[in-house]
This record gives sequence, structure tokens and C-alpha cells, in this order.
Amino acid sequence: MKKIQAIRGMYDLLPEQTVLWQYVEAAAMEVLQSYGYREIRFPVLEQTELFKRSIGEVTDIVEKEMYTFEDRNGDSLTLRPEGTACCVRACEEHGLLYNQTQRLWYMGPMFRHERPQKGRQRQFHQIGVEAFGMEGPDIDAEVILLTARLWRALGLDAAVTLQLNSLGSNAARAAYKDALVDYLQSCRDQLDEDSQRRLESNPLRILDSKNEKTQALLADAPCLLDHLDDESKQHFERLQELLNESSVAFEVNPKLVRGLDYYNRTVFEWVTDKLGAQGTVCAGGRYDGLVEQLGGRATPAVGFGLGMERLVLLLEELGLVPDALEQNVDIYIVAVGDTAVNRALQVSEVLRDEMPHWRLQMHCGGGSFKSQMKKADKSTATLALILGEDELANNVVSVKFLREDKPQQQIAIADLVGVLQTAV
RNA sequence: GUGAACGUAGCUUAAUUGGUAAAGCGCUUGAUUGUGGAUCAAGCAGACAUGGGUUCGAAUCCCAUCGUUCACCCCA
Repeated sequence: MKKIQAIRGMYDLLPEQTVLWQYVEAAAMEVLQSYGYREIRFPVLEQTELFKRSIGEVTDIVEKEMYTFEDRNGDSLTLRPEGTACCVRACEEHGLLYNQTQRLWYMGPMFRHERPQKGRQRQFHQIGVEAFGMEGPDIDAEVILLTARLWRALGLDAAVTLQLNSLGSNAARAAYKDALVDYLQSCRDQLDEDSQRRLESNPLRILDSKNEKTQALLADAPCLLDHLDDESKQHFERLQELLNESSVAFEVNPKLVRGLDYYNRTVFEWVTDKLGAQGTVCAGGRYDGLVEQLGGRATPAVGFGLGMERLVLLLEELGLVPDALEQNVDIYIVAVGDTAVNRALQVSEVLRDEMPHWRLQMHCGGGSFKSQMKKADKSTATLALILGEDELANNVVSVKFLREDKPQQQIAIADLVGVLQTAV
């Protein structure tokens, strides 16, 4: 019979991997909590219309990457390709943005039908952060500082760099788009094929083309930063001042643009050169018009998405996985014979009552002393507690040190908790 | 969606001009009647990704499908 395998581009995370994920998630949660951000959860399925209206009808994501299907009612549903639109929808639906600010985060799978490669999968996981109701550059600085703190917590600060840009107001960006198209039309036949296509669909994306000839042409192209409206210019300058004051290094990249239509003003990306072609670990920016665009009251907002797979990959690539993650058991309990098993189960339950943070693994499935000891060694435990006939007869447990050169001890069951507390 | 490389045991890999599948790691057992790690011995383990074709004969050559990887594209 043909074996059923996972969907292309969607991967299982095995126990060896999940410990690293848990470590990253815990670090992120700690940082987010320290800034007073609260978690929000929303469904992975939404009405297709939500993404069409927010991401933009002519973006690649909406045109050819969404998992869209009809449900049994005939409604068009889509597996979320990103979280911001869902978050706005949920907040609006429950009045979270009415005359108040919100600092929120979420975590979970996103879906895009792309060709898989390193750092890119069809089901991938993001941590998303969104801050609503604050229009000043101080909140932009806060979310950037928050990410910088996470890199420090994970030891990644030397591996990632911050790129910063401002897209200006929608009007300013539209004016710039016209100027850029005018310029590029004049040398249209020198552009690469992809960029010629983008001239109609999404001209700003030509700015970050990887084609060298195209990049050479762009050297004389009009610059986005020269077309900023005054307010956006002030906002951007103030943000840079705040980051400088906080000693966050950044590089202004006037060619940094976003693939989703809803961004305006501040955009930023944390990038690395350690992950091949998919070097963006975290990216975001302002989207002051999105809430209104989705039918709510005009609400300024800023946020970012962080690619979990890329972050985990980066930690592995740099050898920053803590050794302690390999250990999943502290104490392994060896019991030979039915009576010993009875006693061992009771003893291990008492130990768990007394010391809930100890990780105890009871040997199950029988076997000789030798094979049980082998399992104890493999288990990563530092101690083995041994219960056999001799121990039962004397009401003791043998304690063997598996990772240090210390003599085995016999300890009365009644004294076990106290003795182990000092031994572990 | 485009291009290239690749798919052999749980994992990593070998197999000469096409001649009917090896090894290491891991796992099990034993050497040691109640004691792990090192060593030694034995054992378990494979429709050689799937389906077709060429051939007396295919892991090897050809085609298709599926999958993996990297890059383009896209983006977190």
C-alpha cells in the first residue's frame, strides 16, 4: 500500500526540534511580556475577502499563493497567509480598538503555496506583534527595541542587522511611484524580464531586484526618501533619533520596500547573510490605513512578523543551541520484578509530589538490570534510582550517579526526598 | 510558476563497463546469574521513491509521476 506522506512544503517537527522551538518561544514570550504585550489568538481560516482587501488584489500572495477553497456552504475561505489582517479583523470584531490602544502578539502557522526552499515552506510559523492606536515614532522605536532585545536574549545580535526605510504617506508614495515608472520607462528595454513585468504590477519592488544590471540602472533613479511628505520625514527623523539614543544600530536602505500593500511610513527588516536567499528573519512596519480600509475607524498601527523556521535555522547555523536542551530526564528509575515495580511507581509519584520540577522517567517494559541500566544511560538522566529484591528487603533505594564518578549509595525510602534535594 | 542537482536499511553513505545489494552509526542479544558508558561477537533491519520502457539481465540507461535540495521568483 502506498504510504501517505506529509503535504509538500509542510514539515513535521520531531522531539529533537521541538525543544529548540520551545526555547525560542519561551524567550520571545518573556521579552513580549516585559513590554506589556498580551497574546491574542484567532482562527487559521478566514474569509478570502479579508486578505484580498488588506494584502492587495495584485500582490503575488493573493494572486497565486493563497490556499483558497469553497467550504460546504459555498463560501470562499482562505488559510491565512499572514497574521496582521486577521488580527485587525479580530480586534475590530470585538471592539478592541475603540478609543484605546492595544499591544498584542500572536504565534502560529501561516500558509503560502510557494516552491519550498531553505527558509521557505508552505506551512510556516510566525510570531506576530501589532501595536494599535499610537501614531508617533516612539511606538515604532519600541517594537524595534523589543526585537533587538530578543536577539540579545538568543545571542543573535551579532548575526542580524537592521535595515530601515520610510515609504511616506500613501499620496507621497503614489507620487514617487509615478516618478519611478517615468524614469524606468525611459530605459525599459534594459530591464530584466521580471522587472519589466513589475513595471505594471508593482513598480516599487523593482527597487530590491537582485539583478545586477537592473540595480545599476537604479543608481540614477529618483529616490524614495526625496519624495517623502513633511510629516513622514519628521516621523522618520525622530525614529532614527530615538534608535540612536537607544544605541540600536541601523542602516537606512532607501530601496527597502514591502510586498504587502498596506504598509506606509516606517518599514524595517532584520536580515542575516547566514541563511542563503531567504535572509529576512523579521520584518514589519507601519500600516496606518489598514484598519479603516477594513471598515473600522481610522487607527494608526505598527507591527512585524518574525519567521520561526528562519530563526531556528539561524540558531542551528551559528551553533547557538544551548546544550541543556539535550537533556530531558533528570532521574531514571530502574525496577526489576513485579513487587519492585509496584514500589517504584509509588516512590516516583511521591517524588513528583515533593519536587515537581524534577523530570523523572520510570522504566517500563521490564527487562534485565543490564538492559534497564543501558536505558538509564541513554535517557540523559544524571541519576538512576534502583529498586530490586535487595532494596525491597531493606526498604532502601540505590542511588547511582550516571555522569560523575561517585560511589553508589543506598538510601532509606523515607529519607529519599531530603537526600536527593542535596544530591541533584 | 521557471531552472539545476538528487532520491539505496531508522540515520549517514558505498556498489567498477548494466550481472540481481554493502558498511558505519543506531537498535536487540551475549561475553559479565543485580548495574550503564569502552571493547569484542552475533542478530534484526531493504518491494534500491513510485509507475512504465529498453535489455537475456536494471539500484545503474530512457520516460513519467511524487518527493528532497539549492537558486530564480516571492517573502517571514
